[in-house]
Parts: sequence; C-alpha cells; structure tokens
Amino acid sequence: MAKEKEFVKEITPQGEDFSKWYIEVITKAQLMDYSPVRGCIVFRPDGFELWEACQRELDQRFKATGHRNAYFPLFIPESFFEKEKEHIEGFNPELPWVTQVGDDKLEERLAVRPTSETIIGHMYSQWIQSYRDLPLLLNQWANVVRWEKRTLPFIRTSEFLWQEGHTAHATAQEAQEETLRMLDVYTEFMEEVLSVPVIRGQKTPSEKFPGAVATYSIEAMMRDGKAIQAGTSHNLGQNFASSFKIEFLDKDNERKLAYTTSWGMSTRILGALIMVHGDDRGLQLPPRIAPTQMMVIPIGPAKMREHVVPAAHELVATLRQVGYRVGIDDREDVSPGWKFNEYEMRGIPLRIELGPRDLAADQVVVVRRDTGEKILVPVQELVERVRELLDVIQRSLFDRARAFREEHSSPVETMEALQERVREARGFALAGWCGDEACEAAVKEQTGATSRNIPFDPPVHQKTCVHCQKPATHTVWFGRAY
RNA sequence: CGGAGUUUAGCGCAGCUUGGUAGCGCGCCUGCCUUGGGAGCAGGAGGCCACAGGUUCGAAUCCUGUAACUCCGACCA
Repeated sequence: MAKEKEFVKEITPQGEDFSKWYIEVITKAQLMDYSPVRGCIVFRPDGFELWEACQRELDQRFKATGHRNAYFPLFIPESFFEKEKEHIEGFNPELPWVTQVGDDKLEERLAVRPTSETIIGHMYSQWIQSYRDLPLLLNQWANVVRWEKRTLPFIRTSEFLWQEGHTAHATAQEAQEETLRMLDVYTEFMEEVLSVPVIRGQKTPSEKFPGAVATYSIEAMMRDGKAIQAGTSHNLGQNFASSFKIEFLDKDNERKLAYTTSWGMSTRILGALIMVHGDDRGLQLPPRIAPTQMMVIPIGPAKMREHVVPAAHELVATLRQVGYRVGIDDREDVSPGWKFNEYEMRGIPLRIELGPRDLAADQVVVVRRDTGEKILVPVQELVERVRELLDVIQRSLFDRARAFREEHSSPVETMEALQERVREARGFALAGWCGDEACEAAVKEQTGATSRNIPFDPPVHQKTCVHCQKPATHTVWFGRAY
C-alpha cells in the first residue's frame, strides 16, 4: 500500500474523498475543463474522443435496429410545450428562453430544447398519414439544455450532449417492444463496450419522464455506492400523439392515434465510466472504448536510442496495421517512470515497454493497467497476446464492477436496514413497496435514497412494503443517486 | 434555490489574526547531465492576490456586495 502511494502523488485516494478524487482525475487527465459559463463544461480532446467512441458504438447499434439519424431545431416555440401539460410542468423550472433578437422582442418565446418530444411530435404529425408510414424510427445527436441548480462535470451539466431516439408505431404492443428493445441496446452497450454492469427495470410513477406512460432505465453503481441512471427508454403511449395529432389511417380505414417512444443516453455515461472503473491511480478505460488502447514506451540511454526508438516505431506500425489504437511516447526529456505513471493515470489499458534488454532478446514488456502485471512477450507473439490481453481486461473490468455492486447490494425488510445499506454501507437496497407514493417519499426523506427502478429480474421478491409493512406490490432497488 | 466552505503563478498551497515592496513546492524556459517506476545540478520566466465598491497615508490582509467552484439539502439525463 505504501508502495502504491509512491506511484501516485497528486490524486486524492477514493476512500479519503471520492468527490475530490473524481474532480482531480477528470481535470488531470484533461478530459474536461470548467468554462466561464456556470454549469457548462468544455470537453477537451481526450474527453471528447471518449464521447465520440460512445457515439460510434451506439450509432451503429441504432442503425442495426432500423433507425436513421435526423436533426431538429434547437429552439422550440412556447406553444408546443403547452400542448402537453405534464411535460411542461416537468421541464419548466429549468428552461432557458429566447425572448428577444437584436432589439426586437419575439412574437412567441422560444425555449432552448431540454428534449425534443414536442417539436418532433409536431413534425411527425405532418409526416405520418397512413399505417404504411409506420413505424417511423429516427434518432438525433444533439445538445440540450436544462438549467440545473447543482452541477457536476459530465454527470449533470446545464448543457449536455446526448442522443434522443423518437419513434412512432401503429400499435401499443409495437411501441412497448421498441421501448424495451432500445433498453436492451443500451444494456448491451454499457456492459459489453463500457464494461459497466447495469440493472434494468421500470421507473416508479414519481420518477418517470414527464408525459410518459412508462419509463424504463438502466442503473449503474459507482465505486462510492451511489447510483447513476445511465440511460432511459420511455413508452409515451398516445400522450404525445394526442397532443400533437399524430394520426394515421389504418388498414381498416379507421383514423387512429399513433403510439410513440423516446429514449436517450447522454454524456453522463462518461461520468459513470470514470466512477465505475477508476481507482486510486486514476482513470481506467475498458479497451473497447479507450481512444488509445496501448502506449509504446521506448527506454534506454542515449547511445541506445537510435536502435530502440526505430524498433518501437516499427512495433507501433505493426499494431496499427492490425487495427489497434496505439500511441507512442518517445520524448527524451521525460523519464520512463514519469510516463508509466502518466499513462496509468490516463487509464490506458496496456503499456508496452521496449528497452535495450528487450531489443536484444527480441521481446517486449507488456504491462496491464488493471492488475499492474508485467508480462514478457516475444515480439512475434505480440499481436496475438495483445488481442488476448485486451479481451481479458475488458472482461475483468466488468467482473470487478459487478462483484463490487453485488457486495454493496442487499435485500432489506426494514427502514433501519435500508438506511444502514444506503448510508453507512454505501450501496443499493432491494426493498418491497406497496405502490403508495407516500411510502416512496418517506424513504427518500428518511434515508436520502430514491427508488432507482423496479428490476425485471430481482434476486428476491419482497413480500412487504419497507415503509408501511403492508403487502408489497413491487420489489424496488433503492439507492442514493447522482 | 437554501445551509456550509473555498477563491493568491499552469497545479497544490503559505501569507490574512496584528494593514507597510507577494512567497514555497511541483510544473514551465535555458544549459549540462540523465533514461527499466514521477532523476540531478545551475541559471531564468511567470501574479490587477476572483470581481466591484468601501475604510485607510497605505489593503492579498479589515468592511460590504457580486460571481465561480466544492460539499450538504430541495429539483433533475
């Protein structure tokens, strides 16, 4: 442990102050910086590339499930919000308004979009005439604004980047299938690409999206035991179709309202990625999402550099040729030890060291970010071994995160146990709930924990409500959340 | 938006109590030397002390206000 500490100065250990750790890691790794505008951050290249990687992975999954990308305006007329009462009530407190252009007041105020259900609903009403126009499956990549009272980089910022899918269907069943399909897409992405295990479930009525019939979410546990809602998928039923007159003529020549869905995932997932995998040495990126998967570091005294450095560049070329994202740091003014620590702090999954001794033996030293293990690999076997190692790391990050979540989760029967679980023991509590919002609110008030979701496949089914002890109608995950 | 804290060089901090020429460590620049876990020596650059008022001969320091950030609550991807 003392040895650990020597390696990483400058970063507050997670156990000492998790919030401080988080801020230090994201700033030192140059993922973001604060901007002059309150609550708005700058994505620096290393942070933005992470988002770009997420975009690529998600976008191909959206396309593979039949969706196409489109783009709708940033500004939404005030009257659009008024068409859906619950929607405007939900978002009004955090809407910024454009009221004036130059010196002229606008006829109608324009909201900067917090989400696009209304304006997209309006367009869908014009595009959809017949059952043959359905389903309509669109997605947009956009920035949205919600004027948050309390912000935290990536997790909750006043402006954030996201994707929002919006679909319209002929039947309730199709809409429900779409809603769950996209929740599955999110789940697969989080678990396979980001190595972040998630809990799938339905939001309670008080936590659902304003204007939705049902909201589903995936929830992840951070290393401080708090929850992050990583993605949501909403079945909007006919609510928005009714407000925006999204109607179609069905096969039976009857005029019917469409059923719509929407689903979104934001730059918040970067915060989750960092808080799930990061450790006291800094960031830790799963290989499939890491913008740089491995860093080659040539080592040696000046007289050897003319041999070592070209050999290192050859390695890079070989690895890039087979498709890996490889970096090299051949700077002479920075010591190898400094580089080791730096790239560990930046979370790069593998380090490849090449020094005079390696050159002579036709081998390299490969070091895993997750375990610190050093492995001697003959150059001929490097491509193959790297492939294996990246797979192993991808998997082991997931396993570690899941084990952590399981250790920090437990079923509870009483308020005292729930309190202990979410506050002292820092984690998720699985509790029975009678369905009364008053009981849900009481849990929040007494323990600080909110209902995360009603899981599809809970490890146990609770019989009684954790608060009122009446028969439970649902089994709910509770946890303190970001 | 309420409660608490913070704001001094790129980063981390001292100086403030008791007003009197702005300091330390790291980083940065130059040179030498070095390279297998954050090397060493020498020289150097860098500040409207968050901002705006006030008190004072004189303010980083005292007073008032504002802003940003962090934490704790209420509201939320």
